Amino acid sequence: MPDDSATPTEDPPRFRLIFDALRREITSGNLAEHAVLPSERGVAEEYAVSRMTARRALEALETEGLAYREGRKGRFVSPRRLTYDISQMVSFAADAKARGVNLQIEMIDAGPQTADAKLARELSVQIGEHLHAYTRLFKIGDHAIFIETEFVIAARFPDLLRYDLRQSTTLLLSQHYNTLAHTGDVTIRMRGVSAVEAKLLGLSANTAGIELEQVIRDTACAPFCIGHQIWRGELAEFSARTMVKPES
Amino acid sequence: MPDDSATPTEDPPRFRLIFDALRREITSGNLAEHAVLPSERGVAEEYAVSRMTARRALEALETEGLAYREGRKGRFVSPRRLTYDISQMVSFAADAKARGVNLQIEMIDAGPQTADAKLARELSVQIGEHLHAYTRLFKIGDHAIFIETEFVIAARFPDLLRYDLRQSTTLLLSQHYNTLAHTGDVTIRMRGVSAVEAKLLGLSANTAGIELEQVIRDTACAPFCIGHQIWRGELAEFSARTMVKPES
DNA sequence: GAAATATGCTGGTATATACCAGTGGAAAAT
DNA sequence: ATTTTCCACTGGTATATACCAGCATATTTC
Repeated sequence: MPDDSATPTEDPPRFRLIFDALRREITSGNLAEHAVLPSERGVAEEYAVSRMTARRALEALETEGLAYREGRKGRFVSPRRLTYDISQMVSFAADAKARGVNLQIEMIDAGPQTADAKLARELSVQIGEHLHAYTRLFKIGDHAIFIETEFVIAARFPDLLRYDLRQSTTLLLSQHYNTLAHTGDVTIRMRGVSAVEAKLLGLSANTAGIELEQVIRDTACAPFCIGHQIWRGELAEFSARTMVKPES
Repeated sequence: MPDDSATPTEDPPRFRLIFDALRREITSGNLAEHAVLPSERGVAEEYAVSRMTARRALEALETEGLAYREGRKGRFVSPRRLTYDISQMVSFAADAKARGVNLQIEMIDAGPQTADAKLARELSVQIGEHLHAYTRLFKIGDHAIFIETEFVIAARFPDLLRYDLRQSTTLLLSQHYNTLAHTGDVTIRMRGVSAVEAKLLGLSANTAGIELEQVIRDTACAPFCIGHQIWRGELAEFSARTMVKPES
């Protein structure tokens, strides 16, 4: 059988071709931020493929960070990334305000809590110590960015929960309790979002996001606040300026 | 129709139940690191679902970081995360060695390159300046962790490529060229891996990973090296110790 | 014993179909 | 004019099927 020129195997899979076409639409600017993308059925018909193949192409756009999906409303073009400078130790809220971004903070939950083993260790307090805990959702123009949960030592910040927490808490703690953030330990990792988080962020379950955990210390290097944020993966970008220890 | 108690809608989807079961197997320790997970067809048969549903459950494990997939060999239990302390400014290679980890570095590519607009800006050199570029794959016991590509100014480090680069370059530059890393700018974000990267990391295309970009400066704050790493998302964890600027 | 071959596993791509469940707007009833 | 109802649309879940391509291991052939 000397015939081996036939069926050139058309290497790139179909969903890949569709993905490329849609990506061009987005990166070229034909489709603006938050613009509606064609639906699964729409793509399937347009490119004459099955719905599953169309979905694969659209899902590829999501893992690429180019598109996001909102429940059963449809898919949309992702806005550009936000950068959070973690070495500045300025709260995201204060930074966003300074840059003129239309940041909204939504209270999800707030109340007393007692320290479990992990919290006690990180805050250098006894297990059972009273804490204030609050969860907030950060949005830019109705588009969810990340969820933040913070734990602060209650004894140090009496009546903290009486304040309106829809603002920079770094500022709040410095203005009303004379506590300044001085050093912090930050940890960043990628993980899947939980069902609750997905709901708040407007994501489907089993989506990957970026988690940022931080311990904030005062000028005496005593930890007074620990927090963790879970970001929509396609929006997160963290920058830091590091330096070798001067004493070494 | 007063009957609304029937068909309790069995809320959790089937793939979710299978996912939970498999997750328990992993987190309980029944399945060790790098242990083989049941195949798509195996799961489908065991739980009496279609192969697509079985796959959804297995894919959920992947986005959760609990499993990884290696080409057409099968799926395996992910090893535990590695933590890279970006504020230490110590190379990953040196850190791994200090911790007794069996790190292997594989040369992928090395050669001369000229600075394009972006590289020139970041390295504070003219466009067209000669650079050394090299790409290396970092593994732990045959398991790929991340790919790193670095660009250094050729004039400052003559004959750098003659050395064996399968070691800490931070060390190499300090020992042979008297150049010490002093400060650095780091940026971290999540993004989809390219086809080439996926191949090197042993991942499927359209997987999300974590990218780390850094500019390294010497004691005179002059940049001499820029690099970017792309990590397998489920393995990456970055920690940093930050501090408010002492002068403010 | 070494090299070539065959077989059976794995995931990868793709189609076709079905029904469910939120969402939002248009049409109908008030 | 307002409310309600309905329907068309979205993605979400699920099944069944088919063939392809890489991989490992037996089995055969040399």
